[in-house]
Amino acid sequence: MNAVAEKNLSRIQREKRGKIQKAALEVFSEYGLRSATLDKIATACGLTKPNILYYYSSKDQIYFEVLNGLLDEWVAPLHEISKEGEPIDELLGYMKAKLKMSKQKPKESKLFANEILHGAPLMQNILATSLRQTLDEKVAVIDHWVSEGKLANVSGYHLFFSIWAMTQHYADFDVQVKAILDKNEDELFQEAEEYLTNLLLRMLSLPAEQIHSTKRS
Amino acid sequence: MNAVAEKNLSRIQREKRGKIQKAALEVFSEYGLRSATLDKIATACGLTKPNILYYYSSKDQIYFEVLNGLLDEWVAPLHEISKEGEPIDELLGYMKAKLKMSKQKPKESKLFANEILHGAPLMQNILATSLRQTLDEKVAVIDHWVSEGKLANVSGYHLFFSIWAMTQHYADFDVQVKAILDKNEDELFQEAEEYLTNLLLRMLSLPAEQIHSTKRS
DNA sequence: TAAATTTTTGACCAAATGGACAATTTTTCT
DNA sequence: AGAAAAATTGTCCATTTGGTCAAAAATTTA
Repeated sequence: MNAVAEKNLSRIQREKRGKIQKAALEVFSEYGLRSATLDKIATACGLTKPNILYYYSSKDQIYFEVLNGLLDEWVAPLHEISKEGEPIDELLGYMKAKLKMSKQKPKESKLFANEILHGAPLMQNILATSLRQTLDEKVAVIDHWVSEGKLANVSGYHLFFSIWAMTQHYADFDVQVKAILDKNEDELFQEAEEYLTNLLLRMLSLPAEQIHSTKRS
Repeated sequence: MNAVAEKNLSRIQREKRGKIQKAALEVFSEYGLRSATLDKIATACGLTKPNILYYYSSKDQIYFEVLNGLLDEWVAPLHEISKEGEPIDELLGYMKAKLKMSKQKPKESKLFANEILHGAPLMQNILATSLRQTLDEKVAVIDHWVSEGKLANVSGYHLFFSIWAMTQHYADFDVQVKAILDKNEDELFQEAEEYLTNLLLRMLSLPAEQIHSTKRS
């Protein structure tokens, strides 16, 4: 409904809506839906409150649009995992893509985290259908790799949970991380990538002698 | 300041304050500081709004007390890690303690997560001093174990980050986890424990010649 | 350029909410 | 029991805030 409608927008419409969404992301990710005010968003994008409401019918709608606009981007790296690729490389690549997002888009990450933390009232449906379906497919790929003896026997679901948790941690809980480590961001994410690479390698590699096993029930 | 003052409270004071804090935890963890209202807390504990304000001077103060009351409990498992113990057992035990808290105290976990997610305005100081100091000590222990050849060479800090992330994920993002997996909670946490045990064993074990007490499941 | 359309804004409103307070009730103390 | 202290509540208030609206300004169209 939006991708289509967006084509019909004037230059001004596109510009202003873009400004508003950008400012809204800032404000919502810092304050959450409820504590964010239209005035804060207005200030952040240099428009007046009624002007914002000329473009979006309500605060909730802005929030919804921002969240929705992020969703695809957020799930995208998952689609990149290729059945044809080298299993460990594919999964390392996925981890790195997610870690990169944490570094480059912490606000987006926090917005999602906050939404899910509070019960995902606007996304529960999508989580339980779209995301779940995509993940089921990728877990099937992992199961296949495992059964072919190309990967250590791990639960695909929990593997994804742990990759999400560990990579997003550096964005969502950056305050805590930075309170404990004084590193600058480049150093920090460099370390994190090395650590997580090592972790996944150890987690996913088969023991040397077990290179062709399919033993389990 | 509180442990002392609490001794002087009457029975009624203790009862009511307890009720209020319990209700406040419910409400704050679900809604966050700002969206939580005194009326919601009042309803949740069966008191009137002015009555609540007779016991606590403001909404912010209730929030502060609840958060503070949780802090010690939250850091406690860290103190249990003993330099004298078997390294891998100690760390597995820590992970299990944290996972248990996620299962049994998801509201508390979410309250913390929300606070840190939004910049930890009330805890930044404690994070950067108390928590950091405790963690520094435990990381020193890990470094020591590593140097003695009792543990694979990992970054203690990132190890703790990842244990926090992975265990708390099951509480903080339970909506997402449950949207993807239909398991009941017991099953889910059982699986998670097995998965994380395996992960840590692989992550922390030395390549081949080590002798450690692997008490799985 | 003049009319039509779109965009912008100041002023305003109603609901929600944190909190104050005096009056009343309940509990404790002598 | 009666006084004093503690606890409870109904009522009220000020501020915040999402949203409205009519008028004005800017832009587009003919």
